[in-house]
Amino acid sequence: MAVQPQPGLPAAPTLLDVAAAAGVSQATASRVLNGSTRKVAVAYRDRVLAAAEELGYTANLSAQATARGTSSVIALLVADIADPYFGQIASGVARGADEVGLVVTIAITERDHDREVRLVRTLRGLRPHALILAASRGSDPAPGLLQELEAFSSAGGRVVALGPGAGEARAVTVDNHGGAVALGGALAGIGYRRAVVLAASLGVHSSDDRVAGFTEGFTAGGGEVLRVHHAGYNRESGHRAMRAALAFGLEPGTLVFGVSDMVAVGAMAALREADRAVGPDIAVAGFDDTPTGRDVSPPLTTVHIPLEELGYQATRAAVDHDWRHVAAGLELDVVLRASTPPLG
Amino acid sequence: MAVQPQPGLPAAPTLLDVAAAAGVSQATASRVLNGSTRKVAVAYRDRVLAAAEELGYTANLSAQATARGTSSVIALLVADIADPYFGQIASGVARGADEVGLVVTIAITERDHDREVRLVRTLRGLRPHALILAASRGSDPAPGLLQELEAFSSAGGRVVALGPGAGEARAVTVDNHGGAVALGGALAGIGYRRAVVLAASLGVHSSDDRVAGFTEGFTAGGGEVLRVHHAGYNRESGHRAMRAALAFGLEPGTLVFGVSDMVAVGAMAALREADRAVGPDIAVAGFDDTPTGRDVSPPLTTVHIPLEELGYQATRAAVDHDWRHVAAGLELDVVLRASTPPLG
DNA sequence: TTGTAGGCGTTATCAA
DNA sequence: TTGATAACGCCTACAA
Repeated sequence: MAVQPQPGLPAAPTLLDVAAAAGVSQATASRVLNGSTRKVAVAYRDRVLAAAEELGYTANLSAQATARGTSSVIALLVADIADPYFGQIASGVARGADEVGLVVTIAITERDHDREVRLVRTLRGLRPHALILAASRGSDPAPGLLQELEAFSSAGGRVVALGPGAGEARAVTVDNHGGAVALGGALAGIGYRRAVVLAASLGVHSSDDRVAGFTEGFTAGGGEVLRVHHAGYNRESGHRAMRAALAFGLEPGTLVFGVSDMVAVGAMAALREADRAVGPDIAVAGFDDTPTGRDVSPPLTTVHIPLEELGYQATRAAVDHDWRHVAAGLELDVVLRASTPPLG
Repeated sequence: MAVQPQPGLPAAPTLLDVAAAAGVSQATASRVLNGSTRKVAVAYRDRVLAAAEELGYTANLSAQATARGTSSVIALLVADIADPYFGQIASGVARGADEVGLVVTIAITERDHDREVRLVRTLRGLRPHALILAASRGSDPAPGLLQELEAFSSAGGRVVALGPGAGEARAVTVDNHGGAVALGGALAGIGYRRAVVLAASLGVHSSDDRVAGFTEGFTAGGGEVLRVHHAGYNRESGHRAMRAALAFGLEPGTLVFGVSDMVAVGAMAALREADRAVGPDIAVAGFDDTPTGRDVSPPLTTVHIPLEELGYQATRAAVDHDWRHVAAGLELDVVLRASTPPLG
């Protein structure tokens, strides 16, 4: 379905309109309103400003973009904007963009690879300053996607990937492995000895890193990982994986580590349905530190990720000319809460 | 801080490039790649398509927009994209936009009125098809904002407001009053007789409607609203308002109605801190049906709003030529959960 | 059916 | 400092 253009409506005032109203040339008007270094007589300047104000003039960014050959948009690709995880990232991206006078155009991949390729194609049409990919949680990109990104970056566009970036991309990463090591160590430190892990699919880098890190930290502290169940990254996956884990039988005092807070929350729901008390009976820990984790009860032990900051750093990576990956401000912290009470 | 244009990089292939590569005129290339009704010989058509594919050509949307006088973007203004309430709306907007081949540009007001005006000004520059305002929850708009909107709509742009819209705006609304009446009635029906209301600021329409509706339904069912505390719409406000309410003393069996789930969740936290059991002692109900409400414990009684659908309807309102407000699909449902157990 | 040419709103070069 | 004027990439009568 196509969109109908508005027929017969008065158009927005153009630069020529304000120039005429101010009695100056278009070039002069351009200089005072948009041009960089001001070199216009004060008298003219004021007249132009007044005329613009009067007419409610706003520069046509599309025209500016074609004339300048460079646009003022940053394109952001996320899997699901309703998910607070991506919401916080988007929030940081928007803040960073606003700081440099850029506008954020967003697209939702719904975790569909074909769709993602199609969207990148569309967004390329905007000739954005940069393309920020927060679409996956670090699984390997589709092949078609790489072509699009290559085309984009070889035409002067910048690609920023959240997570391990491929090829030309600047990558803003988070130390999933390290955070998980710390979490595993902390939980072993308060007495846990047996753990079950609920992970996303194999091959999703961030999940793999978290599983490996947790295992490392937990076993180093004297614990043992009994099993790893693979399902997905969301609440429903956690619920499903937890049911599978319960089918094996779970001794009291066992720890369940979900690779994301949503997975952990889903696991908690499944535990309640099975009449297992979260905390005293079965302990649960997550990863991400989503707001929800704070409000479930018992409150969820997790690893804090500064997601908003992550998004902000992504736009820095997008606009800074000389950029180097910063780890500062992106440190992860273990947050121990009541879902993992210290064990005797 | 300004953004540096990329120096000396190869530019993206232009329509002229593919025309040359295909050995046809620019016009022909335009017709097969972008023009509406196809009237191009198959042989030429294929050659153009092949050339475009070969070069990785994507139409420059900015240039298209200036040439056509109409852009392919929809602008969305939200208060806070990290808030799942707005996240879900944005999700629906994105879905609707995608259906009609439009792209969504988003801006965050942070609930700051001056900022909001500034952002509308910037977004106007994109000459978007429509401007969707989901920034407030229906408080009265700033005066400067109305001017901007007026300028935009009189230049042929469409304004869509979520909540009561002012002036030219098409409004997509939700029956806050009716939903709250139903909630109040249902809770009175299961035995509650005394209630305290935690509201946003006076003058915020949606909050006022919910308070009025709840009071109506609750008293009609034989209940009584003891007090209304005004604070805000988020978790922290709910926490604060709840503390204030507790200071008055609260008898067991009292119901607390927060005008949003977040307010209710904040209230639950404050109650726990005061060692009051949520449910058996003090009952809590919210409004919105945020995912979080399902995962707190006890699960939160609330009124379900189809937020994603709301966003979708907003883009329908934005693009449909002949549009009438639809209430279908936007019905609110009372969801009774364990935070309000039936009373004796 | 195809190509030529003028125009969309801005910017930027170059005389004046 | 100001103002013509040629781009920018694309669309679209109009003519061939």
